Amino acid sequence: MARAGLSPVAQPRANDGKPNELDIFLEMEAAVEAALAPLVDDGTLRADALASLGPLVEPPRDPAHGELATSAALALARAARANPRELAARMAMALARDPRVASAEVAGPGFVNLRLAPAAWDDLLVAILAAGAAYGRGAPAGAVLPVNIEFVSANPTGPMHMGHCRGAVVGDALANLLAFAGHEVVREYYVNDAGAQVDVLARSAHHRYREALGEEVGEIPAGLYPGAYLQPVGAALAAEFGDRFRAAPEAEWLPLFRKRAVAAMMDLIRADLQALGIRHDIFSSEAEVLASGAPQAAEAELRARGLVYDGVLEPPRGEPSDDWAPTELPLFRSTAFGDDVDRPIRRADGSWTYFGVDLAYHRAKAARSSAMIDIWGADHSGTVRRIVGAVEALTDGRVPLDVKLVQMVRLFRAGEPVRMSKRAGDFVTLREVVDEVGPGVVRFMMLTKRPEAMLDFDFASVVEQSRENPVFYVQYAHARIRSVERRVAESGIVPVDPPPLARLDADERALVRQLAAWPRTVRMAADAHEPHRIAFFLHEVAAGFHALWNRGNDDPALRLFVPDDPGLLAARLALARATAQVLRLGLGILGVEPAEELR
RNA sequence: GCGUCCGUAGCUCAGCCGGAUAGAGCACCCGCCUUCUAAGCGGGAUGUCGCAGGUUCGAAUCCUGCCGGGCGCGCCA
Repeated sequence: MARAGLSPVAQPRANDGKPNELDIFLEMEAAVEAALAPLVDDGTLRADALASLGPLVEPPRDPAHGELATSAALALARAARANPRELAARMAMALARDPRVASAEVAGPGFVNLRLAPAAWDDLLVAILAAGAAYGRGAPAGAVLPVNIEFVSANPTGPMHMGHCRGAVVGDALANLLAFAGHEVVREYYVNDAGAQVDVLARSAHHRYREALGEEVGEIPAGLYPGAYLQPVGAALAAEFGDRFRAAPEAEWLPLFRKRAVAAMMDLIRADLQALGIRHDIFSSEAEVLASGAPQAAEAELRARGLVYDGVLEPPRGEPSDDWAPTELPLFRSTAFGDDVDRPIRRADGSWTYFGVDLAYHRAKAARSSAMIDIWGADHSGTVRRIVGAVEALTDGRVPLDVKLVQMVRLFRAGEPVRMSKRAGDFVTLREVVDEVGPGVVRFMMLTKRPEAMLDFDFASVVEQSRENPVFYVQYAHARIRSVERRVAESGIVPVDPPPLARLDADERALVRQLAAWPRTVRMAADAHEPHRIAFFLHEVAAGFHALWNRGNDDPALRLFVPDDPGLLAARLALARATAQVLRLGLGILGVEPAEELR
């Protein structure tokens, strides 16, 4: 998969060389594998059985089951033809010799429950603080091509509406997540500036152009975009060209107006994206792909390999239609990749289908990517097979394409469904919502649910209930920590350095263990391409912190800020700082500002 | 009809490359502010994990089939 030597030099990272010692789960997994190594050596266990195992070490749900647990003995018992408990006992003995391990107990049918020495957790906390913003960050993959993530790609026919919002946020957060996990990432936007809808846009702009020239144009004709956002475009065209194209035949102005209107719409869209904190690295033009001859090249390659052939499709299912006639077309053999039927890449008149161009576009992207991710709306689910198949064919499977389908956002306004139709001009723009509730709330809302499930978004209720939005809960935890840091600074007290972490109590150590799961969460979320897991993790960390905080309400001795005990203060401050660090990193991936203060 | 996604507490949802008594928020009940920011915390109550089979030592998680809902099923984009 990696194509060494083809890419720019990878950025060095702060934790270069030793990323794993900050990931206690990876560390303990290595220890588990080491404990199992004798079984591989004596032939009891096949190495591939061990390798095929999923996560070996997990945080147990029940604290009675230790701080870390592994079910490896259960999973491997069959392959090793061993009694799981006996296997677990051998593992436990080996693990107990690890200096970091305080206890390793066999439990239940064959779990091994681990507790680490308090000093091991203390060392980890020190390491977290030393790592700072690098904590949990993946080591760079080295000289490989970037992961390409294409998202938004809204048609350039108007400003962004809420239907685009979810894919935009999920794509951006996923890009942040992958970058944090150590990948080079390219954010790309595919501008559909070649289809019939941009001709409609050009005609709509021409209408506004005549309007700007003072012509009495009346109602916007059906079939044109009625949105007022085209008025400035018409005015700009009038200012630039005067009445030169007012009565000219369409052929004289259409390409020009199309180009100007698309450029104006992309400016609108870029501004909308910026309001959400989103910036793409590359904007690729469908028209340019078309003009470049890339589709012809892709067709030639696929024909040579027998994956494009001339054939006649079955008539469409259902109602017999008048305009259908059996025609021989160049077809991509998508049925070889699990599709229902083969798909035409050109029409009867020889022009390219959307798929024909998209295929060529993905071929070009694949040449500069180690992996590709497309974020699409769920209404495009029917086209996933063909494009995944095409990419597999064109890259011989070397460049994986993951098409993530983002389900619809159903918009409500005070319980009433809001219709969204560009044609009718009545849609809720992204900007309206962002301006009212803020980008952080919008982003967090979009990330607190799996993208493949539908999301109901009640405009009014989000505005009203924003105080109860989970984003505030996380930001509040961060703000509280900042507040204590300010207080310490103002007090002039110098916390003991190094902090005597041994003084942390059991409840405080529970939070350390939560923070220890951060690198694992990043790894797993990145591997699964699921940024929402970060949002849920942050909520858990915030909950852990708030619980500690409130102990101080009942008992002042349990407060973070204990001015008469600089040692204890230092230890608690260290924990709080590490917590704030993790919250900042997580919020950074989600693209949400970590509040310094919340009043 | 076919494909795809969803179906877990009253509501909104986590958990899903199998693991030890199923979790959170909201709503409901009971407590906690002469305040390290109560936008918080503690406690209580709430579930045939859509249904039925199967695989397994073990299934909310994997497989099959149903049921219910969303989206899609053109040489559109």
